[in-house]
Amino acid sequence: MQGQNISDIIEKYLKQILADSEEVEIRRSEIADQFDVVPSQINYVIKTRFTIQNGYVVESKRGGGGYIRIEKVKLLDDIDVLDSLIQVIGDSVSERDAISIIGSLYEDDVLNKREAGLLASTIAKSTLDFGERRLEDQVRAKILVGVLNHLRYED
Amino acid sequence: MQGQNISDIIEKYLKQILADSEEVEIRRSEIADQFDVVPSQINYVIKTRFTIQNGYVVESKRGGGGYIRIEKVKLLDDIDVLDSLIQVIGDSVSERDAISIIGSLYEDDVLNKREAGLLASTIAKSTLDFGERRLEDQVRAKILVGVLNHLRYED
DNA sequence: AAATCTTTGACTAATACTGACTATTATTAT
DNA sequence: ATAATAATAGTCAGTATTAGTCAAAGATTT
Repeated sequence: MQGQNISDIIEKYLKQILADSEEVEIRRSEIADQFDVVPSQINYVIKTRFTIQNGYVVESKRGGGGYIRIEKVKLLDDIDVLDSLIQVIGDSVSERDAISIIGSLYEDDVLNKREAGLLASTIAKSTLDFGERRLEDQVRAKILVGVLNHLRYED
Repeated sequence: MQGQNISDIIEKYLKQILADSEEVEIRRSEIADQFDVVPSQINYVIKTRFTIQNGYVVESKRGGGGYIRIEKVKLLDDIDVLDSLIQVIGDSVSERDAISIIGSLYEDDVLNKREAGLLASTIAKSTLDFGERRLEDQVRAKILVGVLNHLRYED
């Protein structure tokens, strides 16, 4: 039974709340005060323990009335497929390959026809017309990876 | 759970009225008095929450009998609205504005929740993380315009 | 000893709020 | 008519209030 450092304790505290409710909303400085740590440690706890891989989505707002909200989401079953697709894409992908990836997601019923069409429009050559092929392919990779990461969970 | 700051509360108040009627017309000083804020904060609320990206058009008049009128519009139904939206996007758009636009399309029933979520993932800051803000905003603009054009000619 | 994880704080970024000053329109006085 | 005054809204820059980043220092594990 290790895990007595303050980050683990804060993690436990937040997860206890999340055991009862779908989400938890905090004011960063309040939690920091409560556990007597600097505010940025809250960011550390979130970054290391409330990742999307663990099934958490985090939103925040700065300024007056600011907050950090952690939401527990249901992870999908076929995460391995997404992971391997992300690996295949790497940091650069052609329009042709991207279209075929979207097509296979459609074949696998991960996306329906309209969703596939929408996503195709985001990665189309005509949409991403920087006059620079290398950049275009890199941008397309980022978009696809972003989508695949989103598909890890349901809303 | 959120909505702690007074701007959010004023926003909510105005949108509540707009839920029933096509438009709302206010006297700036009255609303400012009602919520105990300085008049210019009403401008702040409008400028940050009732933009064309959010699906609102605002008109006003100064002098005696002056007013501020907020009208809800549908982004895709009206060519002029769509044109001014694309003009506002230009070749660069922030994540916040892009999210607003996608949210407006959802409210207009152009997109369902899942589609909006997918598109949001394509333009998210976390997705388009070149370490260069200018490029990030430019890419986002291209993606959004690509999607808007796709939606315009979808059927 | 090296590698990894945790803690800290200085600096940055985003959002909200305020008030002095400006601009516009309507009304009243001359 | 024209000018002065009143009654509105707009702008902008400064301050306040939050959260985020990052690298260095410290602690723990391997």
